[in-house]
Amino acid sequence: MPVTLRPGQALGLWRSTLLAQVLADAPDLTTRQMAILLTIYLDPPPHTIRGLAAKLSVTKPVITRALDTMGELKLVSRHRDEADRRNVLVRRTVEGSLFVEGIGDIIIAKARDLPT
Amino acid sequence: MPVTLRPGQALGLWRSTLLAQVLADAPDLTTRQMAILLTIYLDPPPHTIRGLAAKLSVTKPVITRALDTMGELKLVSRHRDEADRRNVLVRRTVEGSLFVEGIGDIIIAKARDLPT
DNA sequence: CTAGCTTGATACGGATCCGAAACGAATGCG
DNA sequence: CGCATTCGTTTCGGATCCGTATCAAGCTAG
Repeated sequence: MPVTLRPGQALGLWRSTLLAQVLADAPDLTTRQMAILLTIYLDPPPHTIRGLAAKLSVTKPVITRALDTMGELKLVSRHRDEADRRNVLVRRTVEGSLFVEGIGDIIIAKARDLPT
Repeated sequence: MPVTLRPGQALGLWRSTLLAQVLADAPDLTTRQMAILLTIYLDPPPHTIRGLAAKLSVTKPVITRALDTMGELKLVSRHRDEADRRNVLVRRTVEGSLFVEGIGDIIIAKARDLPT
């Protein structure tokens, strides 16, 4: 069952959710950082720096720096791949899960309140 | 008719739309800039710097600079209020309308393709 | 063992953004 | 007519982000 949206609804939903992020005291993530975070939490593991960079068509330093930032916020964690110690595996955290769930709740709430 | 989304659908939709923005050659607007732009295009005019700042709970320089950036991109335009020449009125442009419509189209398309 | 490749991290220069504060221009009240 | 107030802009110092280029560590084939 596809979800059908009309233009006004779609944009209103988008703005409401953006607005909730701007108003929140929560850390203000970049568009790219948010895309990276959601990829980590929605796509099946494992996640490597190179894989994420390819998936988002950005350079590796972008991923490294985004993980630095989000790691300090405890939204993700890094671990060496013991099988191939060149790789770094990105893992989810409890805090990150709650953060992502919170975003989902916002979208759902805004969608429910959409004007016809 | 409320739009009902389940958590996975909501986050998937959000990520797909973010991803489309990251991948697009289109100008990469900040979260705040995007919120400002959508407010201008979704809320009824007139829009003043002070009004936008209050609506988004940010400082006035943030609005001024965002309008500088988006003005260069021709997404919005500024005009003196002849009634009270202290005010600056922000107006929509043809290019901005097309840009915003494009975002709406992306959201609608992604919503239609949502997995069940 | 070594030469070559892969992976993620770092250095660098440039650009952008932020909030606080100070600023001119315009208004309106006494 | 002054003078305080309002409005948008600019300035300032500090922080962050970007892409390119470079780096060290680890793997692998010969």
